[in-house]
Amino acid sequence: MGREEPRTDRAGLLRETAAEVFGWDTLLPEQLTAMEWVLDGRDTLVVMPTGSGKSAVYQVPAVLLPGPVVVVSPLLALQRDQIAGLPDGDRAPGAVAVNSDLGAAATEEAWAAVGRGEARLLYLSPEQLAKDEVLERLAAVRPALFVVDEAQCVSSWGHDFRPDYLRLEQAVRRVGGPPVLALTATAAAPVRREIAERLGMRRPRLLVTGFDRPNITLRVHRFLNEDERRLAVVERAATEPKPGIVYAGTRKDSEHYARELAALGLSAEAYHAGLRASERERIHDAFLSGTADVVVATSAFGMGIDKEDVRFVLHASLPGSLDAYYQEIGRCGRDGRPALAVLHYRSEDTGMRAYFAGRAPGPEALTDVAQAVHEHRSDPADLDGLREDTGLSRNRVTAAVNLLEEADAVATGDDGEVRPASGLSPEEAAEEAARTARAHRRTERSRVEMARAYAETTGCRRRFLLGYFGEDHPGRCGNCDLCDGRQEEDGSEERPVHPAAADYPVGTEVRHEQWGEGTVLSEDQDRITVFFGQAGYRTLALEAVAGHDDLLSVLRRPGEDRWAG
DNA sequence: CGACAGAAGCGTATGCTTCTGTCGGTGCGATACT
Repeated sequence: MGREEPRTDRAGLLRETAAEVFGWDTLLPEQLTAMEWVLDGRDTLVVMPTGSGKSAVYQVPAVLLPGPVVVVSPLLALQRDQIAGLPDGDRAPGAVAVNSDLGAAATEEAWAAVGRGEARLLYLSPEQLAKDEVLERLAAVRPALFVVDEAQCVSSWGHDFRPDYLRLEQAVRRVGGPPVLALTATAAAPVRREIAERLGMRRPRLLVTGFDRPNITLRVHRFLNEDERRLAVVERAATEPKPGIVYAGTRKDSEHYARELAALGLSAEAYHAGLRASERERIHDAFLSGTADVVVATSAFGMGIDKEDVRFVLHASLPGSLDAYYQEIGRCGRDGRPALAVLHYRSEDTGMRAYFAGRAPGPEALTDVAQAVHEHRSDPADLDGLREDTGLSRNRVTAAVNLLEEADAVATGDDGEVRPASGLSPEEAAEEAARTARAHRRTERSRVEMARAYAETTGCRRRFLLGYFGEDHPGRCGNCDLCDGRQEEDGSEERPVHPAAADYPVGTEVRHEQWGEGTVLSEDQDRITVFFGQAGYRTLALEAVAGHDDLLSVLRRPGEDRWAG
């Protein structure tokens, strides 16, 4: 460690910065590796559980990088929490969030702080990055890193709910193309791939830590009758150790269950997006402080809940995907002590989920937007212009343009203006985009089917769930309802393992006669689940495909491509 | 797709069935009001 030696020991520098600026005496090897990639300017996707220090992966480099760090975060409350959690001190990276809460003067001051280098972290929603003014200001300060936190939102919200998530690639390009760092706690292989593609990541490096949470007991109860399900959920929530979370499928149900539990003398609260902001904040705080025993919530509750001692997460209906399910049950047992995740399920639940999965812009909206783009071909309009022309909402226009772009029918320039990109007529362009939308809908619905398949598996639940996330779990876990009482391999009621199972290990790339290329995601006794880019998740019986190369052929064994596994 | 509410039909008072329509989850930002 001679004084004249150039500073090449980046690990040492990162450790020292983490300790001196943030007070973190140790960095996990994964954190360090990801930070080094970031300093090298490599696009990086990090999949690490909540509470394992994902934010550190950009916060520490923010002190060392030559320009400001943009952090895209989905909730303003999360942005506030992040900023409040940063250290003080001379070398600490200042941080600001620019959003609709700020007045004009405060906005100017925030940008000035970024320009002066005082604020090295700039938190923005994806909607902010859809504004020309914001992109121009950002380009001028030359960001050194573009971070997308909670990156699963790209895949789960970008297609309909918050379509600006699918326009981040353009934002990256328009602010000078800095390296991209995407962070998420939960993403199966197809979701990882979609995140990387949609963000335009260039030869990204991938860092995935283990998914298994062995202290969480997994159970599923199937009901034929709605009343019996309600009784079971209430009884379970009432008797299990607290605190806990119950996820309901609708706002109305969340209030129903909260009332029932309150009637039993529990401190239970309903939580959903229909409540006033102050009420939501009160319940959130009550849960974190331990005043509330049980929160009965819709999917609105959870992001940013960092509570160690949650003892159970119950689901009172089928979740929309296993990605969502794993994220939700991952909120219990973070202290490592025993915790419980029970899914209460009826086959009718898939109906509402399938309904939610099919809400992309329809053919009329696509035609209107394609028509408007066509009419403006000599004087192209931006998204606002198209909104005025079509009378559609901003989100609908954005979602329609996203689909038209994906179908290569239109393209957005660096000035934000949308132009025709092919010789297709507006009607043909709309038809192409509608085809793309149908493919998304198929994929979404197949994700619902995967949730149902989890509920109906006869093998080990954990093995199924981990397989979905690309992690092999040899043998039985001994901590799920299907392992109870048969840990000694008696295998009494499960389907027998098909001898060909070993020919299709998780991660195998295959081609199906009808559905095209796909990746084996999991193996469940006598069947395998494959994710097909065109057709979504499909479960295939080994009896039907094994040895039939014309139907299903193996393209590549796992191990060569970590994105697959 | 399915749950649920309310109306209609039945045929003369009440309550049952059938039909029809509506609703169902996630948040940002901008705007209109107190």
